[in-house]
Amino acid sequence: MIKITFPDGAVREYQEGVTGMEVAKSISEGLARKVLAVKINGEVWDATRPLTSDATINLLSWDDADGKSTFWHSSAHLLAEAVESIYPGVKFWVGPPIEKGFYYDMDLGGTSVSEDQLRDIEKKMIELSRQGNAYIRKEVPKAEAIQYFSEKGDEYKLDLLKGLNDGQITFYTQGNFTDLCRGPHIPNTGLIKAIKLTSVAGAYWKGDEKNKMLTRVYGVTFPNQKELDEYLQMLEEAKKRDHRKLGKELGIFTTNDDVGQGLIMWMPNGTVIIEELEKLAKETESAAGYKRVVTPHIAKENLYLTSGHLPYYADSMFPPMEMDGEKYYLKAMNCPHHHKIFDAEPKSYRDMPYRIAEYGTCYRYEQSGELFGLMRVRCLHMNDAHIYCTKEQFAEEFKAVNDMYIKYFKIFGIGKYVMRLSLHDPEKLGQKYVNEPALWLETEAMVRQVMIEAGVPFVEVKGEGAFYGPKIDVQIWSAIGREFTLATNQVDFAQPLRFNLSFTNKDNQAETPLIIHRAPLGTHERFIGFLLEHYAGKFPTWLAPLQVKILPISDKFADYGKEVLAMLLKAGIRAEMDDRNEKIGKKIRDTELMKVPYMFVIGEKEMNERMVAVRKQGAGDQGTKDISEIISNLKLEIEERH
RNA sequence: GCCGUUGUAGCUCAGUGGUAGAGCACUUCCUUGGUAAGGAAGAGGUCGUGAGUUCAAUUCUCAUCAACGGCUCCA
Repeated sequence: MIKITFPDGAVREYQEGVTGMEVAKSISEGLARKVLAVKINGEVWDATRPLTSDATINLLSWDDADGKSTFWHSSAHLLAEAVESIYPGVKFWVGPPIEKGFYYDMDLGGTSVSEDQLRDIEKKMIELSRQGNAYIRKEVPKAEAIQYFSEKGDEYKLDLLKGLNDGQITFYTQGNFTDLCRGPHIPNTGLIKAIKLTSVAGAYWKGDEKNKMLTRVYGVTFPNQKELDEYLQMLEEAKKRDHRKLGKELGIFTTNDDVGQGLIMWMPNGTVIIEELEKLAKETESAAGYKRVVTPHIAKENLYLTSGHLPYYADSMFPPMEMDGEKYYLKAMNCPHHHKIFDAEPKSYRDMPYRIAEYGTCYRYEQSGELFGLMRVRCLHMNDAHIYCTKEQFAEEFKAVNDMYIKYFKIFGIGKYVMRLSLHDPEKLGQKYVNEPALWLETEAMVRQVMIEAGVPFVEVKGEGAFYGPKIDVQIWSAIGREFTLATNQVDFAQPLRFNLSFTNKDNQAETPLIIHRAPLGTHERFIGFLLEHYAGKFPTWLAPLQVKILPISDKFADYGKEVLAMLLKAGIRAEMDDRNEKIGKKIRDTELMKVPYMFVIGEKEMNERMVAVRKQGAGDQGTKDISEIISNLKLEIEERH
């Protein structure tokens, strides 16, 4: 007999060789039906695998993350089985579960898969799932495994086997499909009731662009149709919130083939948002002791040789323009220009910290396939600033920058973010990172220390640093689950040396400053892309391109409407009047769709009483209000950036 | 950059080897209407671009550009 300990601490005795599934059945049949896998001593196992010694057990169902990923991993095998039956001779690489679903990479030997064929594969998967075949685990000696896949001519699985030791190799078989797999799997294919193959894409073998490209099929499965329907519904909702769709609908930005890929043109509505953001940034930075500067969009080659951009990042810059025998580059970053401003006048310790800020326009040659709406573009406007400080001032300055981030996040209601301490990779010194091993370790330790002292939670990631120093990247998630780096706060020990920057210290000695690069609001492009999804296009009043729309019931009230409009404009409120020959319901509908925060409906009653009937976007009729009263309320709301 | 998909009116989309259609938006007229679509008429497209096949191409083929989904990349 063996002792099985349950999560609540209860201990029961079972025959040796009992399976997790049998344990579940001993509690209740209903429970057993839900079991997808079990966690034995903290490790996920097949529910059908015999237990041979005392253990703790956790029964994993669809409600557990490990249950879901086991379910999706098994679904990947079902996909492979279906694909193999339709495309004999297909070779498989790996098929892991992912955050929402799974994929399987395969070599179809030159044939491609269309959307229609995905539907065929889906049908086959459903057919196979109805057979309810068990996933059978088998431990296989390495020699036998090699023989099996050699006979199949499957170089991919043979490659996988190379990395595995004898004694740890297992095969899983369901129906006619056998795969090299560590497992675990759900008990049988019949549990996979609802199947959706979401997309087909190319993926480099082992993620290396020098390798062959395999076909990757993505899918997601559920234990019942209802959850699949809900998932598809959610995808539809996400589509509506996509910043590219909203950006077009709300007249925020546009692009044009004749202008070029990744080059965003901000339309009047988008420009209002930009101006509001810059106003916020200027106020905030001014209060924090920053000065504003303006620098050109281009510079000569030598500047970027000095900065190190050309040796390290030439591929990401637009190629040079030749003029009078000189090469000029579009700037990919503002820092070199800022360094020249720092260096334009001699600095003493009394000038430190020296903080200069600019909404700088940068151009980066992102590869064509990387471009993505507003999130990855080739011309960007960065909320940039550089702080030149002494080593003693560093901690305080760095922390002040982090505080500024948090202040901004509060204003925008950004609750979910992760600070990531990005470090260098010692193996890539001199290639991706400036070759100053000691300085790297020193500054990394400084940043770590500041973060710990500030009590800000963070994760550390190797190989994500900037080429000139470690940094804090802030990852945020848009409302539709898109994750990206918004803000960045970087330490730079390399460029002060390269630019030979210095200040005179108290001992009348030249001393090299440290530089903090920071961009709490990232770029206009990325940030507004984020905000569009974050607010679903319903901007708070202070950011809304149009704040109030005046809706006269009929043209009889247009003159009064003009009076109200003039009052709003005079108060600095962005307002328009809809004097089209339409019914009020139609005007309201159109204004709601444009997500204008306030509507002032005016008719006979309002005109006679010098009032407006206030309607709030998404919230309906708010009743009639005195004009001066509503204007002062609005001004307050805008000023406080609610 | 690589793999795949897509490209028809401002938007969303239908359609065809014999030079195109709907709804919404737009313009005009009727209607003067009280909180999410009043009615009618009209205008609008060399079917992404270039070449090829064909008597004839928006439709078939190739190339190219762009968008989209991924991969790789992301100071």
